[in-house]
Amino acid sequence: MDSQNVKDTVKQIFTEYLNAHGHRKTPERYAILDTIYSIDGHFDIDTLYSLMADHENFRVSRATLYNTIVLLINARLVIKHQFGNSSQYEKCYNRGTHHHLICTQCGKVTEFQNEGLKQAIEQTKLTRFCQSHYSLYIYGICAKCERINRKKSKNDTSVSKKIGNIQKKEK
Amino acid sequence: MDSQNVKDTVKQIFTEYLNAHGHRKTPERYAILDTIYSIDGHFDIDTLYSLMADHENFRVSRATLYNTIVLLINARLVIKHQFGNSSQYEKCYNRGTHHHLICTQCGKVTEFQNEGLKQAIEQTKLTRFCQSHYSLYIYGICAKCERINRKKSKNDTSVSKKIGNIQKKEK
DNA sequence: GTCAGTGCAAACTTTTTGCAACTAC
DNA sequence: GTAGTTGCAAAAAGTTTGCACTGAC
Repeated sequence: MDSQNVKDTVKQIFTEYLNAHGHRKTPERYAILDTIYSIDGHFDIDTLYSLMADHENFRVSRATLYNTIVLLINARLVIKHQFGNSSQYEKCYNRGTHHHLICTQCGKVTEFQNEGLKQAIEQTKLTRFCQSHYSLYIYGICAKCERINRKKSKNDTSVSKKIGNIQKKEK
Repeated sequence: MDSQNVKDTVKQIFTEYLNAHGHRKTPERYAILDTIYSIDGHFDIDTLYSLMADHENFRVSRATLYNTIVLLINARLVIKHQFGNSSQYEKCYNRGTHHHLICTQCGKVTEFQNEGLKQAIEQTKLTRFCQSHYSLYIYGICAKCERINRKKSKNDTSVSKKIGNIQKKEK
């Protein structure tokens, strides 16, 4: 399924969702959906806000973004993650379930697929709980930081300051 | 291992960590560690703050709590979760790895153990990434909310308001 | 025409930071 | 004595809310 096809499909799903719940079909809502389905990987509200202002030339307020994203989550078109300081979101229609590797040093998030793992989790028998979806976050050190650390431990005293606050989001 | 024994052990681990990293061994830090290891399950900074003030009769500032908890995370004595609005923490020394069920309706978090799942995740081969720990969050509807929903759909119009904002933290 | 939805700004919550005072070493 | 820690208050960052205006129905 190509990108435009996906966009059309999710638009249709969203329309059905809005109808079913008696919500209005506003241009803002469709513009937000469209922008989100143009983004690869994760994004936060701030990124989405800038993207819409800059590229789509369609300004919506943050309040509307927060409102709309709740609808999209309920319509199963977006999922929410919470790593780092702010909530992260990603489109989820027609995307293989994937897992997340999070570097505890630089904060970088990588995705990986593993069908066996996916099945093991989804087929776990749970009592008194009706599973809808899941998130798996694996924490550790990414290859890049590993390399930095090796270099650091070689000539210890000098470099220690450099790797300080990479994890902080640069503004 | 009984509770006091665990507390002694983690205290020792923490001492070694502080020594190894040239940090001071302040009474605040040990009081925080002790309080955390008296808590079963998850807690947030605010809860910890109140607990220390009320029960331990040892007042520390929130800033110190935030500072200290970073040390405890690095010392592998505490892990951090991010469900809901604020960060949640839990002790992790001598605790079986467990997974989390999160009700998307009421926000309740339940833990469950599953050795097979644990092994499957820990033994996943990862390229260019050195795994240290992981979090698995399974989202869905808990038995209680399931029941509420069934009742709700029976006599639909009347009950809909009641289940509104349970997810909000009551203040 | 009506009321859900939007934009804006203010409020609120959680976390971080700067600085003076304190204390472990 | 000195430098790492603490407490406090202010600031920052993310999210929610109240209200007047707009536009989907």
